Amino acid sequence: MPELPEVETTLRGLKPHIKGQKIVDVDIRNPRLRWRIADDFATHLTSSTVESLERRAKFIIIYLGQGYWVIHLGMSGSLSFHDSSAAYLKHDHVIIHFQQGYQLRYNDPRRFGSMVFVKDLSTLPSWQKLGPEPLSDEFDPMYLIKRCKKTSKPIKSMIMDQHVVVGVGNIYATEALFLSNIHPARSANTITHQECIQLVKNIQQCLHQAINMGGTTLKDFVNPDSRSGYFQQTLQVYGREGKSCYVCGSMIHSVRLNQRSSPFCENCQPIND
DNA sequence: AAGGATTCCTGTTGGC
DNA sequence: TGCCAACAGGAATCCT
Repeated sequence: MPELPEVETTLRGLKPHIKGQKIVDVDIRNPRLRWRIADDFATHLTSSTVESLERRAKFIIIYLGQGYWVIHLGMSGSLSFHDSSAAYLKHDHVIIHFQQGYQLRYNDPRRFGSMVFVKDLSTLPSWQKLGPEPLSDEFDPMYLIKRCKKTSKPIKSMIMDQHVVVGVGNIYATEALFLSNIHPARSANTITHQECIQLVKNIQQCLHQAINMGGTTLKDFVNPDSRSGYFQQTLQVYGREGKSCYVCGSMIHSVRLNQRSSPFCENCQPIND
């Protein structure tokens, strides 16, 4: 499921192919994504040229001169290039035709993703409230501990909260907490300064490493050139409930926090400390 | 105000 | 073997 590294990987795969390219047509085969694609979406994109691309949080932002094409991959969204003669796959919902003849297709089985055109990014809901980028200098131990002191919410909920820090989803939150020897359910206000230093370092390390490995492919994540990621090979605890810890051999358990599975090693990540 | 539950969706998996 | 329930999860929105 796309988190920051998968979105970054998608962006990097997209950029060399579509930067400077002109969109000549847009087919919306199914507008019912997380939010219904607006009726004038295709009109705004058609005849536009891609001027630049960037990532903010888990959004891909494509600047078209007169506004922004914003894509969120949700849980199962992916973008890929195809020849116009290639048969459509199930769940190919949006087709962008470029002047040079190829198509960019948005495929999303669960339809948790979204796609909008906005003239001004600040009109996106919650855009203004997004927390700092995890790989920026703004996200440092002092910042995190300040946010943690104010709440007894589980630390895992904190680092997955986009208002606290963006881009960290279930996989990377789980892995970073394991590497930091912090139980996912620990109250944020019990996290020490030393632990915060470790946690920030490990979040950044996980994200950097995953980007370098092309993301995590659990089921079907592929970059726009159809290449899988391989960070899943380095996962320490995510998806390993009932198996033994690579570090100490103890059983990996799991708790549910905010309706998501939160695996941890009871020996490496004790709740009381 | 803060925080927990609900909601959207389909493919996969486990139990009987 | 087939059927159905449970599960996976990002994040807005609706409660309390």
